[in-house]
Amino acid sequence: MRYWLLKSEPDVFGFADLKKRPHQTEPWNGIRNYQARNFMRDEMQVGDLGLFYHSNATPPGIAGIIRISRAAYPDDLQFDPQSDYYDPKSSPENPRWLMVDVTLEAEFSSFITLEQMRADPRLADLLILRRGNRLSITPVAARDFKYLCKLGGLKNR
DNA sequence: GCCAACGTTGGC
DNA sequence: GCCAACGTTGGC
Repeated sequence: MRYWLLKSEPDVFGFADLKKRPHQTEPWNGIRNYQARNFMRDEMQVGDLGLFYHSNATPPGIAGIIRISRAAYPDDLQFDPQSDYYDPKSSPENPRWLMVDVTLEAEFSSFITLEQMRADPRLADLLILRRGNRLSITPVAARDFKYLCKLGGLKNR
């Protein structure tokens, strides 16, 4: 079992939107970066847990945790010419982009801000805090995940 | 809106 | 396969 951090812009799709979805489940689509795609394809498994990070937000930070509920499969937006995520070089026979399904696992009672994380020396290894990191899906060490859950107000994670 | 830091593209 | 130009990300 692995742990991840997944970024989303709450103006587009935030934790509050996930709460309202049927079965609190949603395809994590629109990933158009090879490294992030490869994480989904090669390393993500059903049951893995992820931190739901709000980027381009006020404030940016982590709202809660999600569970990977379906393994990687083709992102349908890549075939839709009307979509911002359309990729004319991809085809259903040979899809280039993948998505996973995520399901709400728990909401943090205390939102963890980016500022709070930057100020915490225990989180020095968190990839999201490294200079220039823009990857929308990053692996998280188990101890960091558990520590963040504690900061977020969840017990026994 | 700025801009640093990346990733991608495409000519050669 | 190099690398300049361009596009994107995302905090501030």
